Amino acid sequence: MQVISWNVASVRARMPLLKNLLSEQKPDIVFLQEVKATHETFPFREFSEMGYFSVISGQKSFNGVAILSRYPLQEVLTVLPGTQEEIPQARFIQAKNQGITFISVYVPNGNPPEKDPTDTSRLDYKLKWLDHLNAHLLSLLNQKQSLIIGGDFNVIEKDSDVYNPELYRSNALMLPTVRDHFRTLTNLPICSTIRSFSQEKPLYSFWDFQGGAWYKNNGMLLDHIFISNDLKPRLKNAGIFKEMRGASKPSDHVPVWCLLE
DNA sequence: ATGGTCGACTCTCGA
Repeated sequence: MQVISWNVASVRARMPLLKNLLSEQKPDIVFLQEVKATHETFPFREFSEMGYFSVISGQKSFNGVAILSRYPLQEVLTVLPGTQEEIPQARFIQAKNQGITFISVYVPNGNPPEKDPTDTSRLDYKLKWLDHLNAHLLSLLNQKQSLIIGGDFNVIEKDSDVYNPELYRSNALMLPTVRDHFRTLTNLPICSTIRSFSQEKPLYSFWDFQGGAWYKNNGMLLDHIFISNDLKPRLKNAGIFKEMRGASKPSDHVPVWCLLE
């Protein structure tokens, strides 16, 4: 079973590359983030014609996550438990197939708006959102659920995950409080698939559209696929499709993938 | 060409 996770930065803009990816890799499960589409505008039919069921948590213009699957999905959950009362931001979707719970997440970025660098409301929301995610994952794991979660976690976990850590010390991708929240997640009984297998050095999954970041290799590792420890014996390989950052009309993120037998 | 993003959507915002 191959699982891919990709922040596509608009599913409609990325359809040519997505179609290539699906036909070349034939993944079983695909987690998408930043689809920037609603049920009205999401390309359900194109994916269906390629053999995929789609479930989405959609939002106009921003955010939006989805799961594509070769097999029917059950027990779909489109809101992260605990965040129902927030201004709705489509950042979480969960569904089950064959005894495995699949989750696609787009963690809030957390940086303040350019207009008001003192505004911490987005950072507060990010920390609260991560608290809810950690609680939800802990609950699933306590119930002995097999789990595969992928997405854009918007956290630079280690200094070696960014081309120049000193530039990002006060950035919401790297603040100590944010790293603490992410450490709570990585300390769960789960395993990082790409860290276990990828030979890339440095291992990045994101290069900004701005400032020639790709050309200069000014990258970051923001995207991950984690599996619950009970699935570790089945994990055979994992990596990133780095070359897709150099394709025409790329996303600023590349797909990350793992292979389970 | 001496700079340099992109996408969605109303034009400015978010990343």
